[in-house]
Amino acid sequence: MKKLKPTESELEILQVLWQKGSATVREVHEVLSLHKDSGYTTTLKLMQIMYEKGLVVRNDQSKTHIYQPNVTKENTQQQLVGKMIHNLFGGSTTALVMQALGSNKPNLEELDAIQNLLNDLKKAE
Amino acid sequence: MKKLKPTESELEILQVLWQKGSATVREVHEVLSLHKDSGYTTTLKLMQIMYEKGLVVRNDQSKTHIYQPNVTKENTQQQLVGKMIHNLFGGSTTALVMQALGSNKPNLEELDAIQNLLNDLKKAE
DNA sequence: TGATTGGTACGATTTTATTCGTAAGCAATT
DNA sequence: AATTGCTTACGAATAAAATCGTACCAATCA
Repeated sequence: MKKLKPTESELEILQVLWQKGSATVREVHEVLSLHKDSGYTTTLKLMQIMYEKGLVVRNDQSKTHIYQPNVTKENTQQQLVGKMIHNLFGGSTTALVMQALGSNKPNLEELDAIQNLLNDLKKAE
Repeated sequence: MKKLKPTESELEILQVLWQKGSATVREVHEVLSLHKDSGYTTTLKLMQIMYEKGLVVRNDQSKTHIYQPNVTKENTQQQLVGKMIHNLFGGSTTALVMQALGSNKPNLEELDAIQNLLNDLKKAE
């Protein structure tokens, strides 16, 4: 039941589950279909593998199983972002942040939200 | 000669090349050996593949070829950060930035640097 | 009842990435 | 000249991820 690092496809599925809270294979597949064109059984198989890995749990009382994430979005994000900072940005969070902001500018509202966070961090210094 | 997305191993090699500017297979391999234990020919093969993909260029005038990166660190970072934003943050740059700042707090100086960038972005709005 | 529908299971295949073994060339050393 | 050492080239094995075909079961429908 050890939780391994999710692959790229598994992340796509987790995102749907995080957003919906819980979902059937069909529901997940519907969402993925919007921007991918693999078949239903592919999604099914992936979710079965994720179940074996412990990335999701499922309720199989009824014929149609209902899946839920078994890792939190926050933990997963933290884990992968941390790795990227270390691997690609020489350990500098700032470098990553500036890269992200520089190449994909958020709107005013979001900029404000980030500034507020920065101010809080400064106060806590 | 189209440049495909670097794989994880290729990224490790690119990092060495970015840092050194140019290097032989042996030099790259020495660095990788510090935290990996695959053989020399593995590194060689990877670099040959990277050459075919156009990720690196090489000078083969002398028997020992000299490799250089053919993609910039900045572009690559941008590409991979973008992918992460898509895969893990539902497309929100802000979400990534706040995650990064929240779980790995930069020092005062860096906070200032980020704030300056934010101010610039706001002005450009 | 028999056909259709919608679901799971799962082996097999395909694709992609990684690893290595081995051959062959060249140059320096013995 | 033979041996050693370092190099590239490259086919092939292995591993990991993604995809699909098909079997099979339940429930519903005509």
